[in-house]
Amino acid sequence: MSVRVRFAPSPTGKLHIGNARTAIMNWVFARHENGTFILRIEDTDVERSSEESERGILQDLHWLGLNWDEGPDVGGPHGPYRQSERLVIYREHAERLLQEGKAFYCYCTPDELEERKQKAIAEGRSANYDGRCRNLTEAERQAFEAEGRKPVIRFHVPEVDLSFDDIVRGEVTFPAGQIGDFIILRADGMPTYNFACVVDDGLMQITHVIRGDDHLSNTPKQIALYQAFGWETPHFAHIPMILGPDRTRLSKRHGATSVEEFAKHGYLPQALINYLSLLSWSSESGEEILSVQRLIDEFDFSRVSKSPAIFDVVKLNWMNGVYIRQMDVPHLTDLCVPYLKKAGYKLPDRLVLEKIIRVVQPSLEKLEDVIAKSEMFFIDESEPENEQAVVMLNRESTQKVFWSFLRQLDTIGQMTVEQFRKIMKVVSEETGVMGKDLWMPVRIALTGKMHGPDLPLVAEILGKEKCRRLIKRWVLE
RNA sequence: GUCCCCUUCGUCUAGUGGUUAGGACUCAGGAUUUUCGAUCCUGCAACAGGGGUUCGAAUCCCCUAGGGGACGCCA
Repeated sequence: MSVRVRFAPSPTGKLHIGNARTAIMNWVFARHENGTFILRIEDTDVERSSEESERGILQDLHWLGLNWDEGPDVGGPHGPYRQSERLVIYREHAERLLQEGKAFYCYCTPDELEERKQKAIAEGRSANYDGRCRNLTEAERQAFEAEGRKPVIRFHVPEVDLSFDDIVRGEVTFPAGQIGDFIILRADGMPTYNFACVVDDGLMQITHVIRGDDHLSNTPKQIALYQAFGWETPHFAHIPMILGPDRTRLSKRHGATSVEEFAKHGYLPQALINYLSLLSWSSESGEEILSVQRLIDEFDFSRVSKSPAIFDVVKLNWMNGVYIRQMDVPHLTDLCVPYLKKAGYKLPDRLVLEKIIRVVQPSLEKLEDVIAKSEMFFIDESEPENEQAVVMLNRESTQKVFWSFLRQLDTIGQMTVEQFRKIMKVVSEETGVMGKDLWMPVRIALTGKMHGPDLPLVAEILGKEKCRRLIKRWVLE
């Protein structure tokens, strides 16, 4: 049977890095197996779901380069792919369990439930649902209805051990009686996660459920449901979660956590996919820079680890830099333009622009870094970045160097890398100043910075007249 | 509290009874260079603890500790 997997986000916010990793694993596995990758929107939480979130998630998925074979926007033979459009299906399936005596109406209010739960915990008993409404008589039901109570439908969980063979965890067993009768249909008729998930996965003929291991303890509930329906259970693969540096679930307070934010800062989708893939998975080759195609070719569940991984933005930065350095200049230029425009820089013609990008390319970790790294080419004059730079400019030898430099400038035509080197050589001979004492003042005058790209390259881009102006500025009359 | 899961350098990981416990990021040092970066080289740094099993355990078993997750009319 051909592999069918799904990514089922709930549209209650941005696409989170952890969810993105789950999506990537599903997608990579599907492509590796020549299977089908399905996108399903789990919007049963009316309060928190929004169309805007759904659009954002689809956009982020596209940005990552993931494509799906079936989904809300592309359709497919098992639709609809939005849970809010499948309510009759859930209703029908809940009715069926009701008729077969595998589910029951429960009239307990949230307050009553909470109170009994607290009491149970205080007395050292299980915090699970206590089965209060499991065997209501018709009269009792009528009484509750008369009170105006709206019932939920609960699934009667059989008292048996539930175990399954998780692809990454191995055999996992939950002892009988550990799972309370859980709600499958809320009072407002909306299905709950565990129910909708099973109905959909069953009907959509999902063969492998690949998801974060925070769902591990949901799995026995879902298996009980599969068994109640008489459906074959899919294979489960619970992948470890991604944690923040403090070893807790990655959240906003750990900094950027949404794909959108990473995109905004100028991370490359290939780099993000590559990095995320390496969290809890490794290539047999031991290599770390892996193209999407290699990820697909080499993916194997046996190489997925069981322990959670901490998200390390420093390593992501390094990897993103590797991808930036590998990129050809025209392409990188295209990607940098929006950032430069946003910074308000007046862009020169394409040829010069590509020269600038080529020069700063090795120093970029993220695309947004281009703003700071290329500033010197876009502003009229850069102020010395610190006191030490000012001191350098005011040295006695510096004046000699600058005078000599300006004289030599008149002897050349256009400023080029070669001409600049030649000038510096002559200046050195003329003044006797060399090394750092020679180069640093010139660098500071031209760029304001004590560090930066190879100076001849900078000078060529700046051009003869701008070099003259910038040097002249520091010459004492 | 109950149940489930996890535990190798600071971080990501390799490792499936016999290895000087390997690699990557970070960091430090060196080479190169006018500087930073990039690049190359070198180095620092780990089997959570305790019991077993075994000639031999990072690898198998048990216990403890720590961490995570579930116990929602969230997903």
